[in-house]
Amino acid sequence: MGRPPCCDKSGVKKGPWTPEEDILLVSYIQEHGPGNWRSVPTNTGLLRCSKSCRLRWTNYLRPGIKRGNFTDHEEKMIIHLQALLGNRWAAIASYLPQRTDNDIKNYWNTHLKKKLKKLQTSTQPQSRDGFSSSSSMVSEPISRGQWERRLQTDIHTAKQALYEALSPEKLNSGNSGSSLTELMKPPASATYASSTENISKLLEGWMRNRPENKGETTQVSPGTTTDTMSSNQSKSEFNNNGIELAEAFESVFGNFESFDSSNSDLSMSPDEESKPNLNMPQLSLLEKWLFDEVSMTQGNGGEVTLDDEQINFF
DNA sequence: AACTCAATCAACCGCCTGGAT
DNA sequence: GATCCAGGCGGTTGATTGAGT
Repeated sequence: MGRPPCCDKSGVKKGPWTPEEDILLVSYIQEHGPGNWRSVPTNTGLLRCSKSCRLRWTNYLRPGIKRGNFTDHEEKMIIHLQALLGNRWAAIASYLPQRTDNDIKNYWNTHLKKKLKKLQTSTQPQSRDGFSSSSSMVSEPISRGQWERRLQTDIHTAKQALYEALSPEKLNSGNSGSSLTELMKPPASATYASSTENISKLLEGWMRNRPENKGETTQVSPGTTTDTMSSNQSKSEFNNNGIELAEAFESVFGNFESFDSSNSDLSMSPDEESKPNLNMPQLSLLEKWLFDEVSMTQGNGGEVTLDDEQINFF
């Protein structure tokens, strides 16, 4: 037989977490570390499903989480990665360690999808199948085999370009030191959320009125800024390290248009967007973008860099 | 001030995968 | 090898908040 069930559904509390519950959870994780979620409800006395505990921790209580507005840089990375990986939010989130997959997913669904759609409608009329009318996919249908080979080639080229662009040698040369590698590192002091002091601060946070804190770039929980976490850096250090992009989001897509109008196809049908975008023009576009990124990286002192592990991902 | 509608985001649901038995 | 479950993930929902009228 397998393992016993994780939790029976009866008597399991749902809905928003209370400060008391958070404190119980944080205290427990502080002591035992995350993991073995199954035992968390029983050991803490929380009337929550183990899944709910894990989710609460990973999406909310985990130290080093940056909340609030996404920077242009983050936006750009998300768009990059979404084009490359599709809706694999956890994978995308691994490149933005300060952000949770849930946050990124929400941001994509509420902001970026709209932006892309807006941009797409403003730049190019769509054919009925959702592809650009200028796309070779429409004008010159190719066989699946051909298409897959071209896809492989494109992916390989893009990966190669990205690897070259982000290889440590290049990163070190002319890098001002505020590389994404550093940016991506969890805060050095990001041990588990809370000392007793931090827990009390956490509680204090909830006492404040939420609206006052709304809109601040760093917010850990309603009315609780990351100041309450052990990683004060998340507010100051990360924001400072995150190199402000010279170009705004729009200008990024301005680059798209400048590449080749036939490649500025950012269209996504509802079906397409849920999986990696395998439409050829999109990948060529990405490839060009990646190449473009190289020059940007070299030009502005390391805009997008990845560490070895991240590079190996490709 | 009251109401409506849209935007946001925390949390839930259900599926999938890999590991334990 | 088969079965079962925990953990992880992506999609979706619903409560809350803010903007507009």
